[in-house]
Amino acid sequence: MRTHLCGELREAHAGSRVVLCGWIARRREHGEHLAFLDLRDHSGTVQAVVDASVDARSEWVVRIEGTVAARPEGTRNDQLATGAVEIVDCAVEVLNEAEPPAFPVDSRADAVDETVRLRHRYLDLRRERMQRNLRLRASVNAAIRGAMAGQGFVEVETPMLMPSTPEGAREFLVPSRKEPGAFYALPQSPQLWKQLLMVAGTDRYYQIARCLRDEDLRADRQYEFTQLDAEMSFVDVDDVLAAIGAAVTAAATAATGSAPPPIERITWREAMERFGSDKPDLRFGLELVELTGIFSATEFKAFAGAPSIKGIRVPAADLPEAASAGRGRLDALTDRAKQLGAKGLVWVKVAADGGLESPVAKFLSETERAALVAAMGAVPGDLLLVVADEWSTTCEVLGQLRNDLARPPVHEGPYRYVWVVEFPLFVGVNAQTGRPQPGHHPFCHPHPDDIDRLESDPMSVRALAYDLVLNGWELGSGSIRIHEPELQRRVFRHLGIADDEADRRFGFFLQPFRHGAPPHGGFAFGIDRLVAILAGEENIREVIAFPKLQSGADPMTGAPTPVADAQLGELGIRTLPRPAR
RNA sequence: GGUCCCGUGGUGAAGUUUGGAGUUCACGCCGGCCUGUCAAGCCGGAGGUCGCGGGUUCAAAUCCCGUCGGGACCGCCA
Repeated sequence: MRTHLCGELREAHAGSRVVLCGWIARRREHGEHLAFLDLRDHSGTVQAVVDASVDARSEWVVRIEGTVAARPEGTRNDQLATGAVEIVDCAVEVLNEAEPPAFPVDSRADAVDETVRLRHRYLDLRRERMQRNLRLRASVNAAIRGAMAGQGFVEVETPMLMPSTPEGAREFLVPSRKEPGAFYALPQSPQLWKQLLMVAGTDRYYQIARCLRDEDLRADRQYEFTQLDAEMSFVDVDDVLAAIGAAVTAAATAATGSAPPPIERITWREAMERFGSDKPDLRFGLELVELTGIFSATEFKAFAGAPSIKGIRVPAADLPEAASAGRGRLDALTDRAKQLGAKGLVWVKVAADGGLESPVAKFLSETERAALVAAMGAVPGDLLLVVADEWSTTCEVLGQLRNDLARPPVHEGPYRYVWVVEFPLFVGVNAQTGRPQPGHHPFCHPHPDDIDRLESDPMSVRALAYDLVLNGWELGSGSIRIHEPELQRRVFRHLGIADDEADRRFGFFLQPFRHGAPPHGGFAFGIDRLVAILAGEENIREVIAFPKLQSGADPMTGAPTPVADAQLGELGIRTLPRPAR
């Protein structure tokens, strides 16, 4: 039907007779016998010169047979890849007419309300930016498949219909027709299946897997998302990180044309200490500075006896606006710190003469003030923010303030991939049971050096668990799993789950482990997030062909929709009236 | 469940603070003119429940209350 793509024509094609197909991107008329048509397909646009009597309007689908000609001197368009040529002597066949589009099918649609874009997603996706994103995503997927297959991973498809499990994210339920009142759940992740595949001797499994979680949507979260899911037998942490790192590197290389630097590695503890976050953004400074020792004997009540005191320096040189914040802005920062859980926020400004300006300056000794300035490396004009609280609160609050004050958009600057390793096995305490809560999931292997402290000092036990972080976005996480039934029982007991309860809740999962489970571990990372960052997008909806709005609705199809009572009846379901508000 | 921002012809915006006739700008659409444009240019035209409902007022896009929709974030996402 066609001989060439619009975007590929160059001066070297001059003289060739070509047949092109595409959409009319633009029409410019110049009198009775001259009009220019910009013909667009996924590869780009090219200009065709036709008689003005040709009726072909915006977004009509046409097939044009014509001759490629070098443009007359002075009419070339350097802005356009095909700007040196045009198609002349054209026969235009209208394959389909089109209603005028709801919005311009070009970059101006970037500013259009997203509901409108999604209602006409087929037009939105026709745009260069969206076609580029779709194709980037396809090349990332292809690179991942190549890298995984090349390392001996076997691609296995796992069920979408599975039993509901109470742990973790809220599930989407699918009613059973054959057993009214019973339900399948859609997978939050293929976690269960991939571990069973290890027991089954698959050795290395991977899947580009759809996962579904019925949790509130965000810029980086959709109900449905896609993960590279992988699991390996007879491996340690380094083996897993190397295998997944190779896939990420291959994907990034395919997307950007050049290999990213080696993925860095940092312990969870260090990430918290230095960046106040378990997903540290390494692209900028403002690292947390340890100050607890400086104020060990302070008279200042807010600092005295605080388990952890840390600060960040907002340098006037890099962030003049933030560093010179007025009283209103500083009050807002203090409110923010309180909202994040801190008891308060101490701000200190370094004056031009080196003196300290702060509501609490008078409570600090001369020694303390000098030590503070020295520790922070502060110079005149800088703003210092100090938090005194429990260690985790101090770190988290300052980490958030650090991001608030200085974090660039996620796609800006260099790509800083980092493994965050040695996550704690337990995080906090369950308010109801008083028992520790698993940081990752209860099947996560404790660090071998720490296992003997499982009962005596559980909160200090590290896990063989790790996250992959890119520019402050958590891409994914994984762990070495517990394959020893006895150790699993120990962990469950510590979580307050008795043996019989564990069998009841996780039996279908634990029983196979009595049949020879190999040591194994794995990882899963979000392809939507990776592609978004590589595409320079702030929002994963831009790299998903047909995403949902924040409400979970799809304005194009109208989903979710009510269904006929008969359809519900077949499933044994009756709906309740919507609760009054 | 919560906080903040937004809603004005098909699209994007201004107008809202300080109430005074659906007013304005750009794009698009329809028609006319135009032989080298390129997000062409010129002329004319059509196109509106100012998200919706209520209230205050002589008068509401504008003020008040409610509600719906969209977005960012918190909670949530083992």
